[in-house]
Amino acid sequence: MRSLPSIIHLDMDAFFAAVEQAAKPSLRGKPVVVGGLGGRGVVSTASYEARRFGVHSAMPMAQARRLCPNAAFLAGRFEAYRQNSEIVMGLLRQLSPLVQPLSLDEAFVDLEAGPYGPALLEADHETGERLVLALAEDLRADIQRATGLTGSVGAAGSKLMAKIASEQAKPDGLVMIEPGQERAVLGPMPVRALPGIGPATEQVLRRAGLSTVADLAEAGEAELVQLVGRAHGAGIFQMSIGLDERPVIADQDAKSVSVEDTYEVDLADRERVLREVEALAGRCVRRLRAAGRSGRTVVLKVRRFDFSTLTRSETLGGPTDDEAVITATARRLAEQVEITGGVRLLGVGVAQLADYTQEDLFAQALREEAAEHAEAAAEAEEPEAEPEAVVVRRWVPGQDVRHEEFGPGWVQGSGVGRVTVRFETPWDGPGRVRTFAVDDPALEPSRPLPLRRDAGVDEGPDGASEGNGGPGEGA
DNA sequence: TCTGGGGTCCTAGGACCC
DNA sequence: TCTGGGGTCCTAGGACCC
Repeated sequence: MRSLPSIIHLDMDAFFAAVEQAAKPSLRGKPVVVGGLGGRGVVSTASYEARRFGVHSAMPMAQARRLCPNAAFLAGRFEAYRQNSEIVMGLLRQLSPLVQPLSLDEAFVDLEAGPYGPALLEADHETGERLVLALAEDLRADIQRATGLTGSVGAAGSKLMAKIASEQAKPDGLVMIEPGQERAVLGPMPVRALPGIGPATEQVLRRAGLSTVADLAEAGEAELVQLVGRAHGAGIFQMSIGLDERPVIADQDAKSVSVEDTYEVDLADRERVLREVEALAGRCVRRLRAAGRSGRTVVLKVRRFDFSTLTRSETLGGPTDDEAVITATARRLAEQVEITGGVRLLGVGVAQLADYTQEDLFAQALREEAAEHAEAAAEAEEPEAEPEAVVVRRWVPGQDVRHEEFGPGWVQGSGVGRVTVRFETPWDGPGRVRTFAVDDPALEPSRPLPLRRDAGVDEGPDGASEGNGGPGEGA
């Protein structure tokens, strides 16, 4: 524990929905819901306007539509979220090299390890705390300037308390919890306020008569271990008395990579299941290789019609990133699972990751063989498309598009052969709506625009860099 | 129109080894 | 020989987080 509140936790406010509102001026001040738009989708993030109607994360989309029918329902645009996340994380790294991202929109920073560390360590109590508050406010202002988005910051002497503080600061605020005040702040809170206590643990604790954090502290470690197990019980007890010595850790390598899909309609047929598993394995391998990693354990995940979920795994002799090996393993696992009644979700993952190392000759040979197989399989699976076959493009609400004549815009909706587009950019006022045929050749998918006109997002060749404030670009 | 997708960590039993 | 004990790996499942 530190006597100085030099650990900060940043949590962006309703991040995905806020990016959408920043990118789409017509949605500012309105309820926006981002998530899966299919029949089995759930809410990823709801804007504060939508939350007033009771919409929240993880809620089935169908329920959100009933609660707030007038909201804008948008599919996620992860490229845009990633771009803005990188801008924010970059600002955090100016404060310290010790930045621990927890997700695209959340991170811990250890200020003592950064350029202000020496000043903080030398300062007296009050000066130190004033410096932390000033740094945090500057950070929030910098984030606003760079992205137009707001974030909330908690500052405290530990990760636990910094996270509790940022929660209290939401939205668009800053809260510092002074070292020494931990137990006073935590005591009256419901046990659910502690990270790591979810619905199941809450129930167990409630049945034992423990509902506040102070109750946990009073119960003592032995009773908590009895109730919820060794590691969890010990951890919960430490937190309940405000103790948390976990360091901020930067640059953690991923420990697994996985890909999964929930199907609109349950899969009933084995051959179809096997084909989907192979496709998922292919996507998983692509991600694995893009990350420059290889793995030893292949995991298959199956969620059945009744939501019961099972995993089957196989550990190989050594790490691999070979598509044929991973696909064959996933397939073998899938052949052994009972699918009677139907399957709603399939997933393929790779764990026990290692950094990619030089292949040995055996793997090399296998890979060459695999390449042949993959080629053959591709030919067998996808017979020549009909020469005149029309590829019907799918337009998804929220999607970035560009029209030859009207410029950049986004898909508001589509149906019965039409697609409705609103033409606006992050830098102007609300734009106009126009409707096109879904196969209008003048309309094409495009990439996210930066939220700030002058903030160049140095991405690929097209789309994103349009209007990036080159010389001579007027207001 | 009930329940996403990508992760992390922990537990528990059996195999296997010393 | 009616039965050890600890460590590690593998597998499966579950809780939790964003």
